[in-house]
Amino acid sequence: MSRFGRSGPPPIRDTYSLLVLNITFRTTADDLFPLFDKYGEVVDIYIPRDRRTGDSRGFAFVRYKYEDEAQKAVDRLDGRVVDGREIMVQFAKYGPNAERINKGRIVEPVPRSRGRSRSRSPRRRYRDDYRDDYRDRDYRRRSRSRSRDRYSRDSYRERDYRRHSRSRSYSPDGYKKHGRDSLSPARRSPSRSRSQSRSRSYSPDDNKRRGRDSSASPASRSPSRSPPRKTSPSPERSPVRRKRNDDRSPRSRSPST
DNA sequence: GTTGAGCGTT
Repeated sequence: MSRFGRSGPPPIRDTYSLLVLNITFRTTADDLFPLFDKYGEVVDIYIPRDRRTGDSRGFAFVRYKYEDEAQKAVDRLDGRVVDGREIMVQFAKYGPNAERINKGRIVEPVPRSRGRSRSRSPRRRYRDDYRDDYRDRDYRRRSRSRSRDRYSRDSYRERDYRRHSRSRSYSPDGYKKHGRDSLSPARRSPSRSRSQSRSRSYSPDDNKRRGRDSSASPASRSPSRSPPRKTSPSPERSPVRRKRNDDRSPRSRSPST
């Protein structure tokens, strides 16, 4: 959404987009508007936000009406301390539709034949990512924060184990049959996998171990072919049922009712 | 609850 609250983004064909990086996650377009507006005519300001929490991603786009003003803003506001952090202002390289931009102005349409120019960005656009199945996978774009493990790692350990599970599921020798099952990793009781994972370790030997066991005792290890339901040590511990039961009627557990 | 290289629409 634009800071001006229009129906949509204003035409950028006559505007010059500036990329503002290193801004605080609390900085909003309203905070940047007076700063950039002082150096030129700001057409629009847009700050990408997280689709989950809606928090700022740490950067913003400022559109100027004229290049000279945009350039001046870059020279003036680049390195400026905003909200306690030094922001970085520079001309946008890509447009909202992945257009190639020069000095904030579109110079070429979407490059389809050659993506080498954009190869400088190993990351893929999260837009194309979440619309596929961003729900199944965790938000990688925020997962980059490696400094987050300093305050709590156990809480996010589950995400790690999921990654391992996925990695294992995607193993070329992991599933020789149709990969359709891979689409439903939840049916194999992720909770159970976690219990095992916690009991043992995240050692990469897991896949090798499975392969070895599979050769030794395919019947006792086949998770899909022969689910050890009968051999289940505690069938009543089913986390799904228990969880659902607890979720549906947490109060029903009360003896008196 | 947090975080910090980069590129965009709720």
